[in-house]
Amino acid sequence: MSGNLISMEKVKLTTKQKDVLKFIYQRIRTSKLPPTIREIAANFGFSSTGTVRDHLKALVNKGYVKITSNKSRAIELISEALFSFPILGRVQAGLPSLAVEEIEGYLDLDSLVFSDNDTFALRVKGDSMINAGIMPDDLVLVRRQAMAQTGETVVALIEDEATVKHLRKRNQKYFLEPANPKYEPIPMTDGISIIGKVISVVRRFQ
Amino acid sequence: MSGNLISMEKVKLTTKQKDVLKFIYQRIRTSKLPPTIREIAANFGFSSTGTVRDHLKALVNKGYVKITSNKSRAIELISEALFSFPILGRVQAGLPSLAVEEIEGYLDLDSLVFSDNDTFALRVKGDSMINAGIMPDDLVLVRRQAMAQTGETVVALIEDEATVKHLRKRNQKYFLEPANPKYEPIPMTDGISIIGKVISVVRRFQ
DNA sequence: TAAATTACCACTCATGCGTGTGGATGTCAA
DNA sequence: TTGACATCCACACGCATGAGTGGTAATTTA
Repeated sequence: MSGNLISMEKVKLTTKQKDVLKFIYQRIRTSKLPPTIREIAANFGFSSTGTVRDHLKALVNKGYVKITSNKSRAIELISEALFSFPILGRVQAGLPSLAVEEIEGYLDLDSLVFSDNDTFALRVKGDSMINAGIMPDDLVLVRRQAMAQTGETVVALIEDEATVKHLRKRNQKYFLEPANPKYEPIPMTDGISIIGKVISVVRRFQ
Repeated sequence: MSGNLISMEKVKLTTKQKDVLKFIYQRIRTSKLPPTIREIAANFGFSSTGTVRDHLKALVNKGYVKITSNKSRAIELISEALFSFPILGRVQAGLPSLAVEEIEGYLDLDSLVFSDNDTFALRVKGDSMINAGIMPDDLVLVRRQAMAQTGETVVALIEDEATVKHLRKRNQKYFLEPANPKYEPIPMTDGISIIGKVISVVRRFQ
């Protein structure tokens, strides 16, 4: 994206320009589709597309929107992404709105979705990984793969039962290590296979 | 939006259809503008717009996208279909593919994403909630609200610092209770305010 | 006061773009 | 083997749409 909103001096908008910007903003928020020039005209009762273009030109010049030539609906707002959550590093008292300086990044849930098409969720049973913050009934997102590296959290098949464990190596031997002193590490034998690697843990309340 | 974590079975997509859906998805994510039929054709090297229409028709029939007639770029993703993973209750040996019988439901991330626009993620600092499975550097999704119920996991502001704690009531008094014996419960005083409720914990690896 | 900006209008043009028709080939379940 | 899909093609129609030209009038700015 082009702009730091922070360093850019804010150019004042007229009331009418603000109205147009607000309309575009709302259209993107609600229908997720920017309006065409004629749709803007219809909304404000303009009988000429030229009128809209004048307003858009002003919004572009003042740095509020970006427009790609010869593409329909190609009005882009200069603002943060729609489908992600701002990650707040610090939260200040009062906290009226999400001040830009506080945002340290964005949580992208959707990059998980298409990471690849062999991903599934597994509901965790038992407390064997409790010290790794993986609680009973948590959902772990698992990328299906037969190999894993030591230190990674994996899903292994032990007697037709799927379990989440850490993969460790000790004295040239591989172990499935629980994160709970109550349980013992399980040596990797022929009957045990790794079916995937845990890429995310998701817990939801209610 | 749905709200159920557990939903009905989805209709399977072919590899090609998945590719097309993925492209549409990525275009919306990156350029914030759904592609036109011809843009899709160009991306896949199709020389006919009819080919794209066939794929889109399949995606519509299978409930993955919604299309508005006679409007440019009017391809809408049906989020429930997108942001979900099958939840496997049992994993069988051999595990060739995701057999339907094994799937106990779907993990629905969409209700998080589209829940409302007053939700943010907060990176957890410290180990005060470690026994609740909330580890340092985890991301908690927070719905901004000033009230909470006892027993809920909340984000509170203590001296301009955001902390995640359990809200408890003991002897008619409210406490912010850590999930770690190393730390003491903090009595709710005037200087402390609740800014939100934790609705989800997300941890990602690598 | 002159020049620029704002806020509209009418009209035209070329291309963007969704849609329709018709056809080809192959796969797979009934 | 018939029919439903899936996956491509060519070609054409017609409205959608962005952009251009050339105005008028009020307001603001230099």
